Amino acid sequence: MTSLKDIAKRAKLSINTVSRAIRGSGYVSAESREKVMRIAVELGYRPNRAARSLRSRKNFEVAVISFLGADNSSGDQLMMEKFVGIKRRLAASGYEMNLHFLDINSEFESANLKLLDDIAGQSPAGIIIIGDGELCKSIYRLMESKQTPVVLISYDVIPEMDCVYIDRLQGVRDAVYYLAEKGRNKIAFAGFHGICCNRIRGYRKAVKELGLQEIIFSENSYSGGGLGRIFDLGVAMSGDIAGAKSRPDAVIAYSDYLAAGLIAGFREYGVRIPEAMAVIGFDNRELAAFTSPGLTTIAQPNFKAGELAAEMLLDKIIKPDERVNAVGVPMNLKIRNST
Amino acid sequence: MTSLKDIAKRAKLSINTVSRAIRGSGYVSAESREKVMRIAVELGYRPNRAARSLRSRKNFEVAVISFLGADNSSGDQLMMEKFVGIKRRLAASGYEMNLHFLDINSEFESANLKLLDDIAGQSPAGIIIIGDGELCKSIYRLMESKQTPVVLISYDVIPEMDCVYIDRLQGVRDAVYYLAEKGRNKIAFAGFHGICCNRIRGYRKAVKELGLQEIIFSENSYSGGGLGRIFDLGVAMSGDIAGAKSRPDAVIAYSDYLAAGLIAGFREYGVRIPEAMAVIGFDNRELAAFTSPGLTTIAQPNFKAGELAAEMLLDKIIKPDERVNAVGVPMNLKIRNST
DNA sequence: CTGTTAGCGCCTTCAA
DNA sequence: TTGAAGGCGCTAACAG
Repeated sequence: MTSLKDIAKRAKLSINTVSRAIRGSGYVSAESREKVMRIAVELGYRPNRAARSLRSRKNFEVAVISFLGADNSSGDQLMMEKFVGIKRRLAASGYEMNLHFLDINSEFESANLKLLDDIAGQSPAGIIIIGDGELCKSIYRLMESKQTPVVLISYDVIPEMDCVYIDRLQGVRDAVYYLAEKGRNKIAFAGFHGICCNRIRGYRKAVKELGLQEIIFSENSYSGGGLGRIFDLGVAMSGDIAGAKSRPDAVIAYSDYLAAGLIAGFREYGVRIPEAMAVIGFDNRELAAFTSPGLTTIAQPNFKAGELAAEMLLDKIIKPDERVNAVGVPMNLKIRNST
Repeated sequence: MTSLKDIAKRAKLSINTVSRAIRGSGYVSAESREKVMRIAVELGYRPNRAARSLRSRKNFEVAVISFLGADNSSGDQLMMEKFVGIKRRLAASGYEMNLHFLDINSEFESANLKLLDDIAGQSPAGIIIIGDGELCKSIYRLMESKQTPVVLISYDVIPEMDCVYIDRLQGVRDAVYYLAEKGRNKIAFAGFHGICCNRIRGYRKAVKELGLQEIIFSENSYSGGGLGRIFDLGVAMSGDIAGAKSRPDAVIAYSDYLAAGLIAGFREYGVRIPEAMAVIGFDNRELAAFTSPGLTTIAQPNFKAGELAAEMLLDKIIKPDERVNAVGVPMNLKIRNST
């Protein structure tokens, strides 16, 4: 490992001058700088992160906190893309990404609390939390109280917190407009009470603006049971929709899983897709490419969201006393054959 | 941040004694040790990783190298579980996990080479590479030549390299036995030439052992086109299988995507599943839960593989001149309704 | 068993 | 514009 010392020796300069040249801070003559840089490249110099952190009392690590769902449902593909976005942006600024997985099943008090303590103990330069929900918010407050910059990746504006939010409201609204332009005029929304509020708000907003009828199919609650269960509920729901007095000609489902169930169900009932019924899903999960017909869906801009969150965090790290803000990332319609 | 110094002051001991007590190395009287530990907890002491690394010239970071496929196909769910396994095991030993994503599309020479250089420049304590393939092997050799311990997570034994391999041969073999026990006696394998060798070997081995007929349906090549393409090939292949002179009563597909295509195709041809045809997929991807009927599949033990790889790497870090070895992780049949 | 001494590589302060 | 000195928190040698 070549160090500043090695470069200094070769350049016949003091370690200090070399250090300044490399960091580009303070006065260094153009001549010295050029010489230092050349030798640094020759020797393949790499600043020693440990030494730099130790001395500057700063850490160049960003902790990312994510959650492992019941059947690993919560994360996977969507999360991975966020990681990649975060990683790429951080790497560009010389920061490391340190991933942490909280187990949403274990009681917050024990294992997770210990993990959070460990994370704080590393005193990272900043923290990105993937998710909203009470747990995320309380972690946010906890970390903020320790003077650590935090950013949330959420699904809606979170008051008083810095976040990058994936704009579900806008996503669903756009989908309604898209269907309307395609000539559909009885556009329904299918979901569950309580767990898809911003999506329903987007739907309501759009149908109101367009002067369309509001048709919502909604189970009173969804109480776990895994992904397959949501699919089954979709199959069941398709019966209600197909048999409705005034049958819709399009449905937007709150998730791809539900949409996949709807498609399977409609097939049983002989409702042709997309002719008699357009179906739109939500999230653009892998299975959306495998329904038949392929599922048009409102896709999450995960990579982008990750990048922006990292960007926002880096800003906060540099200027810690900036005011609170929220940045929305638009969702995009991924069009397949179900519409 | 409380440091050893703070503890030393309180305990009226030298910094060094405190250090030894905390690390549990060297001689410390039981009394001193107990006192130190108590105060450390009281003060919420956390060793400063930067200082430790700097002084001991060791890095407590493990780099994990993974690959982003064409349409992000390669990774996602399966990769995520490996990450979690690796992370958990490393964290238990006080190591950090540092994720890196290589873009399989960009030319190895440019972006990836730079990234590899960066990784090596961090001088991590060790490296885990997720994947086999020539690129992985050359990275392995590159890193090994820099004296950095490396472990591969692969799908087969790799000669001369340390790896944890997910035992596809055994997985397929088990699946054949399972089908045979269920009374099937014309068990086919569906895949592509060249890209599923160890799976075919497992199939061949099993049918030979059981004295069954070998029936392989195989496209000559698969030349990209994304996941949907594999699904379509499955649909097409189902025609060949359904129309075969001596029609099989079971098929093992080389991937869940292909199996999903087969199921969709068989439905069109009126081949009832599982009565007339049992179908088994490979990997237990998310979509396996959403075919109808649900797909029985040979599941990857990703979490386990991740844990073992981390374990093996930690061993190598501690004793760098151990001999080469390979550890297999068995695959398990996830049984659903397609068999 | 314990304390002293001497850095690891870098950055900050201050003097030249 | 440059250099010398000091120290971040910790560990490794060695001396008590």
